[in-house]
Amino acid sequence: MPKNNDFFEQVYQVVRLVPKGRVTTYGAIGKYLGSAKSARMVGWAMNNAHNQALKVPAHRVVNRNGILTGKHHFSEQNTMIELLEEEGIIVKTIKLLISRTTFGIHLCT
DNA sequence: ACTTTGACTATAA
DNA sequence: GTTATAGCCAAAG
Repeated sequence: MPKNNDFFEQVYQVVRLVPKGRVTTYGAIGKYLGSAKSARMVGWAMNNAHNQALKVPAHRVVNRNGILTGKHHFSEQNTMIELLEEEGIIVKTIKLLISRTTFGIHLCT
């Protein structure tokens, strides 16, 4: 019987909450979950996200600089950039979004 | 048990 | 503006 409150599950849940057209950062997620979490933990959890059956919009999760650090972890056919552009987001816009809100995910909810 | 590594971030030079 | 360093916490070797 697996636990419901796994750290991974929490991270995935938060990422799924991110609305279309909006992005968040690893640090924001970590802070949202609690002080015990750090940005590295979020990224580490995302590494397992690919194993999750539930769809996780990892392409909406970027680093603090607005760079898609996990693009190499995505399928070569659909890169994060393409997915984001498909939603009307450009990398520059991502930077603006992050600049405007210190913790994007907080303002999202 | 110790060392290395990682989809990060903040601060300093 | 970039590059360097430290802090972060957990998994894997």
